[in-house]
Amino acid sequence: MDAIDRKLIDILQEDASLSYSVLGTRVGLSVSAVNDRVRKLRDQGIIKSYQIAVDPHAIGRALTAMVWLRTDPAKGNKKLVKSLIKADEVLECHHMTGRFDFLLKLRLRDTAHLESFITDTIKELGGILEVLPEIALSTAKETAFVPAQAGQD
Amino acid sequence: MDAIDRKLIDILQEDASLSYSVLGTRVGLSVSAVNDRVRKLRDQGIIKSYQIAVDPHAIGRALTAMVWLRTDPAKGNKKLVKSLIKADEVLECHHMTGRFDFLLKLRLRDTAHLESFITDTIKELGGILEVLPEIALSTAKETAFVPAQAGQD
DNA sequence: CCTGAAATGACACGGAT
DNA sequence: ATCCGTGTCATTTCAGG
Repeated sequence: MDAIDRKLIDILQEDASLSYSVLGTRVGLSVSAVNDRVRKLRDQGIIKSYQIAVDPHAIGRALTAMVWLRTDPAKGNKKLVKSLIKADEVLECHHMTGRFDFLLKLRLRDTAHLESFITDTIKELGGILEVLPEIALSTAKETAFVPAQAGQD
Repeated sequence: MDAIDRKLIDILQEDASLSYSVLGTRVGLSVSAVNDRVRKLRDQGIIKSYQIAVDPHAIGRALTAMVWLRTDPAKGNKKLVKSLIKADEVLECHHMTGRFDFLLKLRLRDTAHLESFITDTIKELGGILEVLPEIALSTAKETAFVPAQAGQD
């Protein structure tokens, strides 16, 4: 991975619909060279997938919530996590440091959906000692973009 | 937006590199019809952009951290937020309910990077009364996929 | 929404630096 | 080893119906 690869990654993170000819002019390479590099980045797993970014509001998931979980230290968490990440409401599930054990990022229709998810799904799992949900009033930034070039400063 | 649009959205969220002919066979439409629908979804802003998903580890940002901020209620938050979201370390910035005011999701090189970001960037902003950083030990799920079809149940 | 044609892009190969 | 040009095929895109 050299500077050109990193530049390609950054460009594609912003707009993956650009053609190889456009990418080529931006990084100063031919279409074939860009093709070679992008294919290698895919093969190496550095580029994991191609996706679209969807407006959550348009598909009826306007509510973002974070839910903290504290689990029973006497029990293992593997089954719990396995069940949690099956739910499409759960976008992220992180095992965290701090007073709680897990942080869930949820995308939901509304507060009623949040309530039912907590009572019907989370609390049904067992082994959970504490649930602390918090709602996003607004989101100033939400991206997955991580500059590949900034790793070099 | 009908059921076919929702199906297209879900397919493209998983793999946006599929051709219109493949999409067509999956939803039972011709290439042109798929083209028409996808273009409309783009024009309407429902499909916001095309992106690649990058392995954070490969570009030197292996550490995920969540940072809670409590701000001075006497001051406005607009400038603070505006400065925060400029930083490429900040993937997300949510205005939250609960004891804290903001939740930041950060992607960093290592704990040294986290420390410098807190001391040199966050605390320099002013108007911040409390900073509580927490680190992700592991991440069991991290996606942006929100099923468009599930909005219908 | 479909068919069909034209333009564009992707991709593999061979050769050169 | 990477890059470039060419050729071929797939894909996109836009008519017209």
